[in-house]
Amino acid sequence: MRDRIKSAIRMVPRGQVSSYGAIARAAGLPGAARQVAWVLHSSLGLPWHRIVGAGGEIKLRGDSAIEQRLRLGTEGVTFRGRRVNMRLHEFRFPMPSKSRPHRKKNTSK
DNA sequence: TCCGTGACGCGAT
DNA sequence: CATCGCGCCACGG
Repeated sequence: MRDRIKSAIRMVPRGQVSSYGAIARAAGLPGAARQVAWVLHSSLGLPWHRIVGAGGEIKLRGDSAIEQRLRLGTEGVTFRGRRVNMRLHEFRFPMPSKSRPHRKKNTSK
């Protein structure tokens, strides 16, 4: 299970972020946001700074929070006050099955 | 085995 | 926007 969470985390590209809950869902474990945090805390070699709370809020405390903010800034992530500008940096995991015809499809032009 | 804890999330107040 | 409460889930004591 940790592997599923880890790989989901590893999918988040540089310059983009995702949330604990989104990672959990992408890993097929909806509702396991706390476990995502736990994995992040107990595993090394993961792009941990790219994972923030819902709404782009940094959930770390003290120096760790500063470091995350710094690392993200290094990757070009912008903030809106205390949180990440999700509008611009939230990573969208590819849909498991079909893509969603938003409103107009006609891919076969 | 029960209980408290926590890098969570979300609706209600 | 700040808080609170409750649901969630794996760990450690």
